[in-house]
Amino acid sequence: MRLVSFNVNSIRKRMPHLKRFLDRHSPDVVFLQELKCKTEEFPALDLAGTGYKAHVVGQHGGRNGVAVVAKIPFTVVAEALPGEEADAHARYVEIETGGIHLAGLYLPNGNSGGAEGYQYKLRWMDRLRGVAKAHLDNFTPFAMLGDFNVCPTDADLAPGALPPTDALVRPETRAAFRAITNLGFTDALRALNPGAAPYTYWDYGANFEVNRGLRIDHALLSAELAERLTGAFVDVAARAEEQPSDHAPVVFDLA
DNA sequence: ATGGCTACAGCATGTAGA
Repeated sequence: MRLVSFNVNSIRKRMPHLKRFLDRHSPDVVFLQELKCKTEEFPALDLAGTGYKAHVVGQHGGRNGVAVVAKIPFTVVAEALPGEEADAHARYVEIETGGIHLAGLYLPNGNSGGAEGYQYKLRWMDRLRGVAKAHLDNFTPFAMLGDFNVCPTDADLAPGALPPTDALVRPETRAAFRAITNLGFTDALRALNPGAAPYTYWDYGANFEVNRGLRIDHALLSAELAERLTGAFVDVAARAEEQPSDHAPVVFDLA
C-alpha cells in the first residue's frame, strides 16, 4: 500500500502537478493539504477517468483545506479533530480502509496571530495526541500523514533556515511532537534515513537550488504499520517542476 | 529574520505561509 502526503499550496494551481504525480507513482492514498479553496471549488472533474476519488474538506476564505484522494475504497470517519467545536479550520480528515485508520492533517503554522496563534498550534497538537492515544488504546492500526509544521530536530532544517524562535522549531513545539511520537509512533522517513532524513519543503526563491530546506511533512506510524514499512522517499522531482508547490510529495510504502 | 516569493480576497494592499 502506497501512502502519500502532499501540501499543494492551492489545489486549483496544482491539479496538473498532482495528476502528473499520480501518473508517476500510482499511490493508493494521497492526503492533500493547503487546498486554499472551498469544498465545492475543488477541481474534482480533473480526476474523472483517473480511477481516483476525492473527499474534500475545504474552507472559506482561501486558507487551509485538506482532502484525501484514493484509488482504493475508503470510509470517512472524521472531518475535524474533537474538541474546540467552533473550530472552523479545515485541517483534519480521517479515513478507514481495510481495518486501518489513516489521518491526513495540516497542523497550524503558529507564526501568525501572536501568542494566541502559537497557543492554538500547541492546543491543536494536544488534541491530535488525544486522538492518537485513543487509537493505540483501542489497538487500531493508525497512521498520521501531513504537513506537521514541525522540524523535529536540528537535523531537520538547513543551518540558518529558520531562527530559533520560529514556531516550527521552538522547544515547546518539539516537545509537543515528541509527546505524540513517544506514545509509540514511528517517524517513517526518519526511520529509513537514520543519519539525515531528506527535506520536504523549500521556501520559494533560491532555496531549492542550494537545498536550503526543512523536513516538516511526516508520516507517523503505529507499531503494526511501522512493521510493514518497506520504503519512503521525497518526490524531489515535483519540487523542480514549473510553478511548483513549495512542498514536495512524500511517499510511504507499506507491505 | 524575512518576504527578496507565492497565493488569496478583492481591487489596494493586507494576511498568511514557514
